[in-house]
Amino acid sequence: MHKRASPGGTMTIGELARQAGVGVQTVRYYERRRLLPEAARRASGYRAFAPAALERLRFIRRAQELGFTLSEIAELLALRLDPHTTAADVKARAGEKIQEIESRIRDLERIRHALSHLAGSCRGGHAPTTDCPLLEALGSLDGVTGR
Amino acid sequence: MHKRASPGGTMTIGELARQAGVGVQTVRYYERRRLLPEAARRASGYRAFAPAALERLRFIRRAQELGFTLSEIAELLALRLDPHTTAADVKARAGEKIQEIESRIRDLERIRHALSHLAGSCRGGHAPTTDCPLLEALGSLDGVTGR
DNA sequence: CTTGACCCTATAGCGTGGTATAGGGTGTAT
DNA sequence: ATACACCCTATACCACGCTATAGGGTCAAG
Repeated sequence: MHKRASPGGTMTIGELARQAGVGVQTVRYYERRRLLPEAARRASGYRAFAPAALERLRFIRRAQELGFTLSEIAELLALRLDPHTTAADVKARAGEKIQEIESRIRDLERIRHALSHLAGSCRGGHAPTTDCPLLEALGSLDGVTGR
Repeated sequence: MHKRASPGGTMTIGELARQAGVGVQTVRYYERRRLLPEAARRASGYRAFAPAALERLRFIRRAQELGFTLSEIAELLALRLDPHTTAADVKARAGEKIQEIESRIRDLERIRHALSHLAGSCRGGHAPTTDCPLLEALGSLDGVTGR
């Protein structure tokens, strides 16, 4: 069974999804979320995607890996569409996101320290749990403030 | 308007929630999730919480701050209830969670490096975005592999 | 005895990023 | 001509940890 090649350099949703490594439902979802422009249609109603859609999809996935939410990605895309957007604008967005990521890292490190301290207090033996401060400490521990 | 004091050292759900710093809905939610035992009831149907419930609630919140999900907290509580549980069991759980947290930290650091590299490439001037590699790079960047 | 704060259950909704299902049409190889 | 992969829409559902709403009952003070 041959794979159908769509005409005019366009792709079906399935071809696009496969090349981008996402599901077809996901592509339709992104279209609904306005992360992808509304695709042109063939006579049958099938979507016909231009190669630009694949680039757009890869942009989206890459940005997700960089820690942006879909809403933030929509903003980035809007930024790019606006001819008044400057490199400084984009840099500022990235800077905000970096701050956010660093804050999350600090939270996690605080948690890790607290946990390893508690785990370190456990002898790790076969004594009943009352000999392990971890569980008991959870109820009264201070010095670990929530975010 | 005086605050009603519940008899017998018990608390209403509102008193409990206030002391634990959570909402009353949250307390009922935890009860449904079996993180709290089913509370005793007064003749009126009101829940009557023993002081132990407050300790339990604080345990839950502390464990959440330590990065445990509610399901994991339920497991921790079950561990504690089981008389066969040893300090080693608890320590092992904490160790797994530490691994998980360290992996999340590494992910975030990878993302941060990629982002600051891209942001650093932006001159930050008022040139159009085509002069900033960040947006364009997102579409084709290699070397940042997803988790 | 009324007011108002509090309690009850049951159910629905939020935000995030999708995935699944139902019910139907299209495209093409054999 | 029939099978089968693929496409369409619309809607519902998943995990997570709550939060809100509707519609009602309770309790204590003034």
